[in-house]
Amino acid sequence: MKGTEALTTIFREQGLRVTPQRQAIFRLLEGDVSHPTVESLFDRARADMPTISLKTVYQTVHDLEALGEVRVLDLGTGSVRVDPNVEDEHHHLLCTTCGRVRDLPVEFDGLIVPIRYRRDFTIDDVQVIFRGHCEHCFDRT
Amino acid sequence: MKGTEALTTIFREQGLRVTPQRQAIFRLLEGDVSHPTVESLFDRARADMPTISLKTVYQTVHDLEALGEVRVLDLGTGSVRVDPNVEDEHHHLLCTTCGRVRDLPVEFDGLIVPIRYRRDFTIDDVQVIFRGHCEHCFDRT
DNA sequence: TTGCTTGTTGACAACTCTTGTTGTTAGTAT
DNA sequence: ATACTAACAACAAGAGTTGTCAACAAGCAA
Repeated sequence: MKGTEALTTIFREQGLRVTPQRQAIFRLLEGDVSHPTVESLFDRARADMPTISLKTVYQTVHDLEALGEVRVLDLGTGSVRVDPNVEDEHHHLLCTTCGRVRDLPVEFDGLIVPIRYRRDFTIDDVQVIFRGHCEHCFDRT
Repeated sequence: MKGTEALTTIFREQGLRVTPQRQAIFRLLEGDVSHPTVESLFDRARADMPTISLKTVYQTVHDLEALGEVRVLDLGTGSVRVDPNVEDEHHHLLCTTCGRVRDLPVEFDGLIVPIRYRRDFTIDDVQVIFRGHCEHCFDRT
């Protein structure tokens, strides 16, 4: 995801307005590697801006997604997660106990679908989710 | 997934009762490769059994899952899908237009996480979702 | 077969996450 | 500064799934 200033320019170019609410969300997401849910973004945004609504956070996240600045992930945890890292291709490691998500660089070249299975299917995207337990949750199981 | 008779035995062994509703669901799932949603199972079950409730279908699916007889998939389509194929390891090809899901045999050996990323993480499961468009939906785009 | 015990059912409400609606506020270009 | 209109907050509603509970029936024993 680009920086707050760059996003401001991009939003204006697209005819989208840059409001304090949106800037707050830009700032929260910048450099965030925790893959936050919309709800948790909302909670953090509310600390500074008590009247911000959940809907606004969803809206802004979707706008960022439409601009390709974030990726919205559904890892099967019940709620959607925001991943501001769109620069590096990566997969995800999900702790099924605490819900923490970690990025996983793509270092393997095995994800190729044999041509006979692709013959009548156009593949746009691959999502790989590793599920397990992180150090913290493994200890206390 | 095992056959209806075998499931009847297994359920009884577990102290679970085998009702006409459950047997109907066993029969619907046997050999089904369409990865149906619970809702669609419900609709089909209702054809023969008009009073069956959605809750009963969910319940039975979860019981089957607990016994390892089906897998419950969340492919990000909004609703959960039931996969009775637990015998062969496979990934999934999802058409993001019509929602059809196809099994994909695992023929590649690339899904190994480098040890430095596994050091403090225990991996239980890998889910790979290929998204794209099936023949039918590609033509009409 | 009969009756008892207990898991299951079906109807309904509640829940979580996300999106639609609406009048009002405020960002942006001129 | 002004007008245009997107975005806002508040609220309600939608979809999918799960909880509650009284009535029921499967399974077991005699």
